[in-house]
Amino acid sequence: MKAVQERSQKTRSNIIQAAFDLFHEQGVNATSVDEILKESGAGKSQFYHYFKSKDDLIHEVVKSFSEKLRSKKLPVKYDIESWDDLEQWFYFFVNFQKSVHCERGCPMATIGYELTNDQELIRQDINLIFEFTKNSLSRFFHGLKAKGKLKKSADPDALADFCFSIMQGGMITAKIKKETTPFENAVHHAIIYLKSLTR
Amino acid sequence: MKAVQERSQKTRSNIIQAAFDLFHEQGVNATSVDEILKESGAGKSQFYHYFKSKDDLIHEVVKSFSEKLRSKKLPVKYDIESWDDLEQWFYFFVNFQKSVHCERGCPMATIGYELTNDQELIRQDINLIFEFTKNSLSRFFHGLKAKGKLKKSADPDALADFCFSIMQGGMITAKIKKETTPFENAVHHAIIYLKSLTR
Amino acid sequence: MKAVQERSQKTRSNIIQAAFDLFHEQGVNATSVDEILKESGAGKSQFYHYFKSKDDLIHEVVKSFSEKLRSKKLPVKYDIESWDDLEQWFYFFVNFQKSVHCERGCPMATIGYELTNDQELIRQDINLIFEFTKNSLSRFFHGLKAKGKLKKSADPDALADFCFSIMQGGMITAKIKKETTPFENAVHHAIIYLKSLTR
Amino acid sequence: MKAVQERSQKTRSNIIQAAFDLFHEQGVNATSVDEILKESGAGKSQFYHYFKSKDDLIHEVVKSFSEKLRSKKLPVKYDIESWDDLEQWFYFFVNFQKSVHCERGCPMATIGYELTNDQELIRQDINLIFEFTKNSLSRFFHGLKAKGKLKKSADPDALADFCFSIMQGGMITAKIKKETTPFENAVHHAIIYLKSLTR
DNA sequence: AATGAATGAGGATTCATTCAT
DNA sequence: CATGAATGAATCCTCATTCAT
Repeated sequence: MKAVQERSQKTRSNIIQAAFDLFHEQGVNATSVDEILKESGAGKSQFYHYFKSKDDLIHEVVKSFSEKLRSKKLPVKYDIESWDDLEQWFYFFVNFQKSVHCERGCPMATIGYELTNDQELIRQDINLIFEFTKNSLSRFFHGLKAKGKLKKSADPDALADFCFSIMQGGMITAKIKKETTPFENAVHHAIIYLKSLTR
Repeated sequence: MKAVQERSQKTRSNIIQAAFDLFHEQGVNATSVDEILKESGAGKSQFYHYFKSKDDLIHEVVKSFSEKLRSKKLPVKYDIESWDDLEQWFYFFVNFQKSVHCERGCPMATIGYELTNDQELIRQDINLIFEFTKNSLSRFFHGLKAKGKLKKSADPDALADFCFSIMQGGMITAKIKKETTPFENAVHHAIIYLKSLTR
Repeated sequence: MKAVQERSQKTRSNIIQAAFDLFHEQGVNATSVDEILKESGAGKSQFYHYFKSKDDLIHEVVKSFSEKLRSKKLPVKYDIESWDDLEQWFYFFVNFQKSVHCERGCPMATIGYELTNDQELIRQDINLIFEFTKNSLSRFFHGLKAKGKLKKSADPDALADFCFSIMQGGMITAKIKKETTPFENAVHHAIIYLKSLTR
Repeated sequence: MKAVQERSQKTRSNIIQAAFDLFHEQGVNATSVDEILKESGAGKSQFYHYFKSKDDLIHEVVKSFSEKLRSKKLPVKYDIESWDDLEQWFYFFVNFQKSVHCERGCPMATIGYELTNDQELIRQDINLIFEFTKNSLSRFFHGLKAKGKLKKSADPDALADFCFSIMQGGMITAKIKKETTPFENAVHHAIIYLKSLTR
């Protein structure tokens, strides 16, 4: 009983994992259900046993990513508590691009850029992930401000938006240019600026 | 004779225009050749008269966009000569998102995010456009530097990368969040920072 | 033990009931085993415990209908003993169509019209039901004749066939026309005729 | 040009013809698009070149049947002008059943019985055919009445409904019973009745 | 240059049925 | 007796592309 459930859950999560990777690699629409199934080793119709549709799978892929993020199972910095942590946060993305030879982008942006109007649910899923990520940045700036270490005029949330944009912009730029220098340049100046807001 | 050529060129450019719009709206893979043909009013095999393949069309779409950009037929700021121009450059993108209710992204990033490894040529096309855009920013900062209005430590090219990242990151963020506030926040701080580099 | 059997018999009859309703509503081929199972609340392989195949289920559905008919559990007139009873028999079908807004037909004809050559067994099941129904009509006319109330030339069985055809034809006509007037017209004249045969 | 059109029209009508036959034989849902294509000799995607969907094909099959009926290309009696004609009309259906060993039914009822609520268009198509058929009967009775050969109390339209029901009911009965006797019995009495209305 | 019919591989999805537990 | 995961063929449909005229 338990063994069955474990095995079956494995099939399901294998499909999600394979889908995530393929989506990240080549985009959602370029990835066929068959390809996902082949990659995950699952049989043809297992797919529709576990997922209502390909769109439902996308939804579950994003949800699973969200859960991993929230349960801190991803190698990103979540609890940004120092300037070093913030730099590490930025460089996690830079280094990711280096590690994949700039052949990918942000997995959520990859999915997000292919969204059409009838995929509102998935857009909201991704939105929550963006929000979660932004919040971990916000918290840092709010913390600084609470400690009086930030200029009064600086809005912590706006600074988080600023960081997030730099990161997202850096990711797509690296993917297109096949090099991380522009990304690093942007991050470099972002950090200089942010530090200039301290007092 | 000439009239025929003109008409045919019109067919060709109609296809390119329709393809550009549809790619921008719903992505490349979600757009079928048939859909483009229906939208452009062209007949089925007109397509393969003018284009070798769908990939060739994508290539031509990007090239045509590039040419429009270079011949200044797009409503973006090309010759950034003042801080006002730079702000206008940023706000062009913010306002674009507002005008489309945040339902799109950067057309080139939209295409770029769907690229697979066998579409190297198209990647380079987009790269050139990114480069061209970055250069119009670089020129401004180089100009400032030449006039001694920029801190010595500031690298004009890196500043251009910084601006470009903010823009690209803002575009995808707006698309996902369906609002431009985060984008505007990022731009706001970017400008504050850049101005702080003057002397 | 007994409770278990009762429960399981309930599962079985739930499946049959759900199948009957869905077949009646949307036809046999348009109804999937999964849909029946969902509707009846039974688990996936309960089905193959109780039925050899979908065809076997159809067979059992028809058999169960037959049993209900024979054990007089359906609201039709079985024992037609008077002209009033005969009219009631006809109007039962007219009123059924009214009650379902003419969205169905005779459940057996619905199944029967979808039969292919390899479903001979089911055809015979339905045949028996048609026969049974016809017989309850025949008996009435035979009775009349025995009592000398019917013209000598009138063949009771042929009159039953006549009634049955009117009913079946009225059912499909109502379903297609979404109104019962033609059915009622046919019934009206049928009754006039039949009564004209008395003496 | 013309040859192409002719060939292509042939492909299209081949598909419609094959579909009609298969639908008639085994029902709509039991007939796959692939089967139709195989039977008609058309290639896989020709189907979707000519028809929007399987439902669209059904629609066209019924429409084509309607056109054949209206242009009198079917061996049914259209212009019923005498009692002999009416008998011929009835016996056309009886004989059809004999010719196919009672293995089919009315092609339109076959399609009609499988209809679901989202196929309203097709239901209306069939309705028009039923109406057309009924009208050719109505005209006969109206004609009789005009000539004063029909009892005043007899409503020509209702008599047409009566005939139509007998025919439809006879068709399904023959299909289920695999013999035409009950159908013939019903027709026999119908004709006796109708003739009794003359004066 | 233009038309649109034809091709056939591949897309997502559903089906009846079986199997392991 | 019950559960639901697994199977794989088949379903409807779309795609990019080519061909005949």
